[in-house]
Amino acid sequence: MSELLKLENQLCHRFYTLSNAFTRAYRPLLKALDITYPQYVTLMALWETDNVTIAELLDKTAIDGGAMSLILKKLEDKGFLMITKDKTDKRVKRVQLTKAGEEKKALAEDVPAQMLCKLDGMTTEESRTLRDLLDKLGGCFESAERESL
Amino acid sequence: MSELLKLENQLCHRFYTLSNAFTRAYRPLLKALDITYPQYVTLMALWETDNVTIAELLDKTAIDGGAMSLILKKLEDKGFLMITKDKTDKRVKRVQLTKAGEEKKALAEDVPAQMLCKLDGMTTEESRTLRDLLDKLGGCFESAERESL
DNA sequence: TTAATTTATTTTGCATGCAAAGTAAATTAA
DNA sequence: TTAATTTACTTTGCATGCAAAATAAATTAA
Repeated sequence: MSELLKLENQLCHRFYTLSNAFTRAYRPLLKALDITYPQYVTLMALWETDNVTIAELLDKTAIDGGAMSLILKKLEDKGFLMITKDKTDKRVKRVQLTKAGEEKKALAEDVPAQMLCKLDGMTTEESRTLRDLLDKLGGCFESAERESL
Repeated sequence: MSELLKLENQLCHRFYTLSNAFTRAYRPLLKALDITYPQYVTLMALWETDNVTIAELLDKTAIDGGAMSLILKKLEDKGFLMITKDKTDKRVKRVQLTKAGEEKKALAEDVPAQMLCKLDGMTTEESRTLRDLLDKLGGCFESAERESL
């Protein structure tokens, strides 16, 4: 049996599993806010910097463009944000939080802490090391994706 | 601005981003084999241990049950495996690779290496540390999920 | 043994992720 | 200035991920 094809040796499978685990773990917390995980990511981006271009939002969140269209539509329907056309460049659309969208932030404040407590057992040191390695790995992908153009 | 809600501080978002990056990176390699990433995971599991129960496959791959039904159907349509009912317990179904499914393994042999070379820049030591931390994190989720029952 | 419950798997409905095609508007080239 | 091209987004088609409902068969309880 070639070691390289064993499932337990795949880094990718760990990411697949853990990413899904995160989404599942967030689900009940976010359901209370009436949002999904990608919608939460979108709102986090807006809570940091409001009134941005869709392109800027795509950049910051790394969400798929096609998916973002629907996500924004849903968040708009729920009354959390407004989408307006830029006046100088009519191709561009701008996204702004509504009052309700801004207030949602207060309700989301304790989500991160609730998540962290689920990850008890990881020391601060380990989390930091993990974060650094993840960022390094992300860097590898960025260069790899650039090269394959 | 509460630091905890900043996108760049979210471990979850790194996993979201990296998991998607892995899937995207595998896509062109797997397209040549006419399979998707979850289908690849399923086949890897079968290449290790053939003739298993669907429940066992779910356990090993961590793929969603509902999704697995479709995945197996597609792999069966492509002629890579066969699904048969267990004779003693009629609820159970067993999955077995066909000749074509077994031969597919030879074609997949160099996929892992091609992926690894995209991740150049990560030292062996770093990969190992990362793997260990990922496994520890996975352990946290397992206990957290157990507790919320 | 018949009813209640548990188990193994599929189906359903909704929300993405992704590549590729389609649109409309702005920019560049000829 | 008109045509070709590039941009910023949306739409489409396909493949999951997930919770919840539905099935069918096995097991346990009464």
